[in-house]
Amino acid sequence: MPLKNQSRLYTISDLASEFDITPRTIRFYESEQLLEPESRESHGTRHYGERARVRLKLILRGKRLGFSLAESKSLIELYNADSDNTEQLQRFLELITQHRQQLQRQKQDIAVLEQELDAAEQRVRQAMPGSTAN
Amino acid sequence: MPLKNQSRLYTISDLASEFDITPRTIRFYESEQLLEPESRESHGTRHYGERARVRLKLILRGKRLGFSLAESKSLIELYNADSDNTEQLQRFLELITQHRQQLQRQKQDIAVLEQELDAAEQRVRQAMPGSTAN
DNA sequence: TTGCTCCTCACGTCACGTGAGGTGGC
DNA sequence: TTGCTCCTCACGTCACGTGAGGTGGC
Repeated sequence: MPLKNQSRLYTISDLASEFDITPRTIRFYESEQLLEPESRESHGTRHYGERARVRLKLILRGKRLGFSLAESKSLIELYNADSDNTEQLQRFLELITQHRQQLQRQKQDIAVLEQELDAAEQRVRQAMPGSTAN
Repeated sequence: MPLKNQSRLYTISDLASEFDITPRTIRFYESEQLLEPESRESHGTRHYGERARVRLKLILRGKRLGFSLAESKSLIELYNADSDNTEQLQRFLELITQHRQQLQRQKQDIAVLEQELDAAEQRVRQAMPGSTAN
């Protein structure tokens, strides 16, 4: 049976390939105080634990949700701080609503573009000499 | 009855406010060869026509769909080229297929994001003190 | 020794934001 | 004259990309 607190360590490229980003991205997040290695080897090689891995996951999810790194940082700090700061949570809800509207617009854009692509393809096929209509 | 080719002119801030961007953004697109004013006043004030307005609309839609400005530019040029060049048309068809696949992936991404937003909102609402579970 | 991964600068890039300093028409 | 919008530089910002030059362990 696997232990619950196995807590294995990851190299920077372990995490990079797991989340499909570059090591540079992880180092950048570190320089922006969003992330820290559990420990360093003699020469400086970074070793990350489960805690850092989860933070990275949260950062990347924030990115997908359209948050800036600064926003993600304070959101994560909100998670970790067992604050009962209602004001902050309200702001979070507003941000979520905003980003949901963004997604709504994106879906409309995609629908429109797909129709245009259909029409364009038809036009092109008809314009093609020797075309047998697909 | 409104004329079909009314073709009114817009100032830079007309377009900016219509599409909720800044004049600086429009000037930047011009410097990147994506857009051009129909005419200039003596002092340099830009006047845009319907053609420029449509191009701006396409650029912004491309942005929302995740295209770079360079990509949007060549897409628009492809749309406008009424080339009877079979080779070009073939390339066009290939590009359409590519972008259709991209859109497919994007739609999946959006579906996932919406679920994450739902989950995030629920988590926050539950974390809110005095919450009545809405 | 070769090949691989790791490291730290540090400049480059993309898509604008943001003043600074100035002109033109109601 | 004041207020408004327009203009052109040009440096700043955000989130990294991309070498340059070097170290460390199998």
